[in-house]
Amino acid sequence: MNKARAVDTPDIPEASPAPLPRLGEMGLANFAPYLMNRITGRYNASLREEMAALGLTTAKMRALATLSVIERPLIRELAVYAVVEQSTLSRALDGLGADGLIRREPDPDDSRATRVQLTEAGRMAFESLWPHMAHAHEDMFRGISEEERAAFVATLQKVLRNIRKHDI
Amino acid sequence: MNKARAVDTPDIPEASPAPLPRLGEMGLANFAPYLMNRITGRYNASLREEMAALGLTTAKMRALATLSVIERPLIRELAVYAVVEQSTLSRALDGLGADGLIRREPDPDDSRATRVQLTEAGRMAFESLWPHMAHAHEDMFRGISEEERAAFVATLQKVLRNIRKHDI
DNA sequence: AAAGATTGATTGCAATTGCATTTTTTACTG
DNA sequence: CAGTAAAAAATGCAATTGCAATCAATCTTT
Repeated sequence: MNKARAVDTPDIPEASPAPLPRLGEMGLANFAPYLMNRITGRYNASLREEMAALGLTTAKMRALATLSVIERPLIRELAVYAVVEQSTLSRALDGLGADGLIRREPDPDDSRATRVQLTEAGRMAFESLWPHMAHAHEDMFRGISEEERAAFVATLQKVLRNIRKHDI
Repeated sequence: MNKARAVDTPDIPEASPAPLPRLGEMGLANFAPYLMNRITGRYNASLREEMAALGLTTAKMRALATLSVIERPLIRELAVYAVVEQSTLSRALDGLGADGLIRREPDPDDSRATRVQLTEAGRMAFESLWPHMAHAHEDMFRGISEEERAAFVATLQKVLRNIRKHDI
């Protein structure tokens, strides 16, 4: 009856905070975080086969991809860019190092810190992965105009700026 | 040398497949899958605290959220909507069932299949989670116009249609 | 310049996850 | 309609993951 009352008699409508929309009203298909989770889920799944062939986990793959673009980052920076927990990344780097795909180097200026670098073998491993990533990317935007893509990416960048915790 | 040849002498340029852009050229910040991973990573992380308070894992949370919108799906359908592996979902449902948040019911028409339903307690659990999800959602689009949001979601929907495997 | 606070990275441990397999039931095919 | 294939869900098991604690080095503050 509490419930019925709450629904039937909005006693203080003007004092109530912003009326929270309900998920059911807007629908899953209009909820951006849901859509992004679905999309990235499938994107990542589509790469899993190639990753498995190279003996890579998601964390290792992301580290490789990031290292192919960012030069000699600190491990903590790499963790942010690659969207991987630091402890997870630490172990991923162990594996990549054992396979000779990356190299850890002490930072010259801060002896707590470690920088990471792709080896030649690591670069080659990523090169063999990249076509599949590019292909999955192509698939995503099939039939979507260049303008729409650009606008979409621009919004993604704004959103990331809105919610990121680190300013990298 | 095979490699060198391929690079140096594009014998059949008109037959060569689309020249693959390099990740380094376009930059991480313009690669949509990367941006989406960063964003969903932070979105999910921002909910982890509330989830932990309710004793939920990501899989359980997604199942709850989906069940709040989709009525009595089959487990296999729920797995697609919630973007969770079936085996993972099966165990997540075990946990949710033990906590009395969901109920499994045999499908009347197919005795292999099981349908899942939110209990009243399950609905309340989701209700207590939803404000945080809505808030994280608000944060994402802070300062972004209604038109831009709408266009963004429309593109997300197109992308999902492009890459989804199931037609759910 | 010493003590405490902070930062970078690793590690112990438990828990979540994913793959492959199994079990049960339904669908298909000759 | 018998027999095989396929689908739905659950389970065994190994591996990835995340949290918390740890170790080491630097920064801060008085």
